Amino acid sequence: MTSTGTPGGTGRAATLSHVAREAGVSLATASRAINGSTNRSVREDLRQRVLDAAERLNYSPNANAQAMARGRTATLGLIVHDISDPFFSTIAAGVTEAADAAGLAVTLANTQHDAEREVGFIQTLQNLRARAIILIGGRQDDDAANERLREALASYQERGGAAAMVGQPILGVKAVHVDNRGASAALARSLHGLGYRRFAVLGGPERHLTAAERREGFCEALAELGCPVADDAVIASPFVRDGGHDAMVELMRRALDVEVVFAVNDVMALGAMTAAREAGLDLPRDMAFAGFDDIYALRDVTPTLSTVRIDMVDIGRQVTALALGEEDRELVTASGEVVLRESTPGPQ
Amino acid sequence: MTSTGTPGGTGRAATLSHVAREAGVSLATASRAINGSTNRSVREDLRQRVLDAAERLNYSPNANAQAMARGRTATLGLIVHDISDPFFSTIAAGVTEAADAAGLAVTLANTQHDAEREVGFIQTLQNLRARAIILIGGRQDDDAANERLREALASYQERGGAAAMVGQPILGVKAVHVDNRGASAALARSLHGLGYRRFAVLGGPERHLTAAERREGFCEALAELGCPVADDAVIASPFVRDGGHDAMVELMRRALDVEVVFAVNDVMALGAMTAAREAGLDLPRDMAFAGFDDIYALRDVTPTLSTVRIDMVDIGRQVTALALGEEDRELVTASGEVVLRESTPGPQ
DNA sequence: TTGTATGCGTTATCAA
DNA sequence: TTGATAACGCATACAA
Repeated sequence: MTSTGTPGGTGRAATLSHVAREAGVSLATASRAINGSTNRSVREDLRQRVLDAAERLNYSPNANAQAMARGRTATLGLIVHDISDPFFSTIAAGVTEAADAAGLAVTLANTQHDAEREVGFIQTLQNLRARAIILIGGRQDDDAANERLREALASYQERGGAAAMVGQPILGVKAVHVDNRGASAALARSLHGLGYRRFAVLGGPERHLTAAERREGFCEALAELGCPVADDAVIASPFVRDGGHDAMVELMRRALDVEVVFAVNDVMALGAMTAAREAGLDLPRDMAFAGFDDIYALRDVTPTLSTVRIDMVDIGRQVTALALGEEDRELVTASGEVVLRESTPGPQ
Repeated sequence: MTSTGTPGGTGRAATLSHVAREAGVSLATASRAINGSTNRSVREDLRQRVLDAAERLNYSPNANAQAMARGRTATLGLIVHDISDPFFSTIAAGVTEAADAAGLAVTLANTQHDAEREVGFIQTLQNLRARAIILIGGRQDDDAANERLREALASYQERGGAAAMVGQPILGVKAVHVDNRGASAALARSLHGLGYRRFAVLGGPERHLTAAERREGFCEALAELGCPVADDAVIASPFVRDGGHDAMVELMRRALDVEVVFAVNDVMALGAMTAAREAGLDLPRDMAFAGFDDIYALRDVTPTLSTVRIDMVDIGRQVTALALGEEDRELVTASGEVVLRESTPGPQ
């Protein structure tokens, strides 16, 4: 049997028209047979003929054409600060899992911590007519930048796009917000309960909202316990591993009397521990450490790091559910669980 | 001034036709003005009128429509086994960086180590008419699975798609292949040079080609040095952190006389070190360890881990260059550099 | 340089 | 249940 509608063998893909011709049915019927989405309104034998023809011609539906005709895509946009950071890549795993279950392809945008690129990527995803956009990562206290983001997201949503984020709910979109303040306070109380009294905080960037929430939650709880953290025991630095390392170097330079260091995220804590070791400290004997997030890597460091555990994969799933409207809340608060490990054995 | 062609305010996006009407030019002129790609064949004042109109109407070009009309997309497909694994997420960072530079959006597919899903994602990316597909991750020695993959990729390439991969060049696409064998051999010689004589290998899955290359390169080099690794000192296990952990448990159960353990990747080595510690060993005194990849996390473990350093970000860039045809080689070999750290201080 | 008209591959509306 | 046919939004060959 010779294929009537086969396109030339040199790279031209078979279209639905070719399939229809090959199967001896109309374009409409072929479309219905292959899609069958709403109502199965095509006779079984015809459907089979179409499916066979499609198989023979190695037909691949053109998603762009479908997007045009249907008026919507099956694309989900995911914007992260740094995909190589375990915090983001773990959440991304949750997002891809949920997106997959929903039949959506994930378009990944890596901003490299550049807020302006976030806006640019929203534009790109708007152009792609992504069905939803998910934004991961704490916001900065920067009104101008936030306003631009807000506008971009508003414009996107006005055109029918859905959006959700992980972070502070200040951009006019649904959000999964980690209870940074409460969990950090709980961590502070736990450490205080262990007997620690002299604290330092590697507090991240001044204007980084997540860093601020963790810093403040921690310090306020200690203040309430009558054990305030001295101002010069709070060191600002970037929210990344090297930031933690460098902040620890600065802390040691100040030669304060400190028992335990809280870094506002795990990668910073790990960098800080390394800095402490480089300075000759013996951990956890000479200095206790705690972090936040509970990234996988913590399982294999020594001493194992006390931290606040958040379920990043699940946060990824949840923010996807929000974005896809499978969950109608506007704000989901993710709680953190204090996990005490070897790095905080209690004061010697 | 009232906008002539403005669509209703309720979510309907402005199209190029609206922009053209608003600017008082034809659709074609508007298209040329906004695109200006090939030849700048539109009068400056008109161009400005169009751009202003687009701005006013908050015009967002429909990438799907452009894809239809142009016959190509600006999408790059990226398929990884597990985006939350630092090896993959770091390479992904390189890919997104390069894709960004090339003006391409990255569609991320996370297979969760399921080979069948790789084939499925290739189909999806084919449907999306992705301009190129990048496949990251070592292959299995599984002819049936590889054949299905090969077919899927061949079909994709016949239709004009480009493809490249990181891993063994056995799928008929361009590849960046790490010199696992050579680098592992070099590592073996370095360790031997330190004086180690009693080796064990946490060798990953039997049929995992990358694992096999590293395992064999390591063992063969030692054999050549007259210091063969005993068969029962090579433990098979999954290529992930827990695999390394469990393999180490098994190794210790066998109670062999071992000085140094080579795990075929870093996350396995980290899991193995934790297992050794759980068993009460003091590292590196009681046991030396070495891994492969040099993931970022190694900087902050104790003892710091000896390994083979590969530049994963650059590998991501390179495989993207291959996929986009910016590099016309079929095969790029990425070399690894032996890095000796505290975990291999030499026999006591 | 500008405009007209056609086609890209689907879906969906409307008749039959 | 099936088949014509009109969108969908844009790029471009061709004509002016």
